[in-house]
Amino acid sequence: MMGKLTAGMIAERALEIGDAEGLDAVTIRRLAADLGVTPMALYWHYKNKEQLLIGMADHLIGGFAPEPADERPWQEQLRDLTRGLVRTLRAHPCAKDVIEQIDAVEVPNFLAVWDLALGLARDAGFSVEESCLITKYLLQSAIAIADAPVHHQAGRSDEEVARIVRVKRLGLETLPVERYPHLVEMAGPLVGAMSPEVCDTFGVDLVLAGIEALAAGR
Amino acid sequence: MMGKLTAGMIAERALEIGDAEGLDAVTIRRLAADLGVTPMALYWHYKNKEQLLIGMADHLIGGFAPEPADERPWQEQLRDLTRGLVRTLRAHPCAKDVIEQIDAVEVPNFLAVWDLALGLARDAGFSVEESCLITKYLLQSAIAIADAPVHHQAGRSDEEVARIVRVKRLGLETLPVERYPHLVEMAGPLVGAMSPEVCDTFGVDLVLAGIEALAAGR
DNA sequence: ACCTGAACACCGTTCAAGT
DNA sequence: ACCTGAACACCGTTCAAGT
Repeated sequence: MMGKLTAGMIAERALEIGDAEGLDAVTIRRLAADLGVTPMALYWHYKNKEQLLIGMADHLIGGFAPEPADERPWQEQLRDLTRGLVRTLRAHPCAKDVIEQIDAVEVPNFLAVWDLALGLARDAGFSVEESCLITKYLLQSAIAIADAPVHHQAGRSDEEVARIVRVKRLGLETLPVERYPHLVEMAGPLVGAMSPEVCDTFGVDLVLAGIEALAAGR
Repeated sequence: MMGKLTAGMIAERALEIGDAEGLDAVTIRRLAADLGVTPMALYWHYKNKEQLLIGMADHLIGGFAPEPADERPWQEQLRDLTRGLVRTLRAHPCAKDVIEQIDAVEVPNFLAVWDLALGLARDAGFSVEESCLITKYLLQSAIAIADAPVHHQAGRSDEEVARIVRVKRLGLETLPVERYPHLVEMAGPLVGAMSPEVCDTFGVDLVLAGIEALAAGR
């Protein structure tokens, strides 16, 4: 009805649904209904659902276009890259789930980030194999840092989310305190939202500090 | 036919299928058929599929029973814990996928590991919020380090796996070398298996070094 | 307590056909 | 080139019923 359907439109709408209601809600049929089209129409633009998920990831990472490598020290560049990744992931509640379901190699926009990170790791003096491990570690760590503790898996209202968090906290608080002293004590912070400052500074520092420490030993 | 069905047996068989053929192959119906039982029989032992996945994770982590906190320095204890996690995860090809699909809070055996890690982080001098982030980071990092580059998602023979790896490597090698110089150069190591020594030493060092460096600043 | 049988509402996907 | 319609093989799950 309103202009032609494009792969980009589909990926965008899929991300909206995923962010708002959880990735499980992103169904070929549901997505097609939202777009006012037949489920089969999507198969013209994406070969199958896996390709759609790759399209979503590509669109997601596309919003984070890191600067190409320059002459600054690698530490600084790697820090910018990590910070950018964390920020991008945190902007999309379903980012974690999307990335987990696909192979990064298939995501064009991710390849640029990956290549940049690999180059910086090499600059730091790490071997080829070590650099491979570091870049995987970097992505996983960014996910750990960006991941909100509340699963948005079922697009609930704020009240529903608050209820789920309360139930979870209670579940931890009522654990046997002699066996799980720390879980009981930290139940609140564990299930609650992480403060953005801690994420962006402490979290990024944590990742970078490890890499820098090992680089110093090379 | 051969003794009663138990929740443990079900989780065990599910893990076997998951490790051999990928988690997608773990289906209520398929699992029931393997156990010589009706699909509905499983619903007596697990309320739904989510609970079954939690059971799988619990059984998986159960194989890794870390020593309770003792008087050794926290660095040493945290290192042992990380190494144990990595080893356990690497022993089960589907571990990553199982853990990603569930909430760690629901997995009893994981709570013990988590509590231990939280206590060690507190010992290191980190704040409550920082300790929460560190423990999440620890799990994600262990996953990154343990994760085999070859997805076992479709229980293929070794020859099939080798073919997939070759195709993937070729995909990277044929990328425009001026845009992705490092991906093209490191295509082999990127898609190939990581050597166990690098995983167990360099990988664990990487995670620990970051934590230790930040602890020194506390 | 433990399991079966039939049925329901949903998937992703193929294939032929329309324009 | 782009989309529809009908059909297929598969899910997880409920519910009543059996022993």
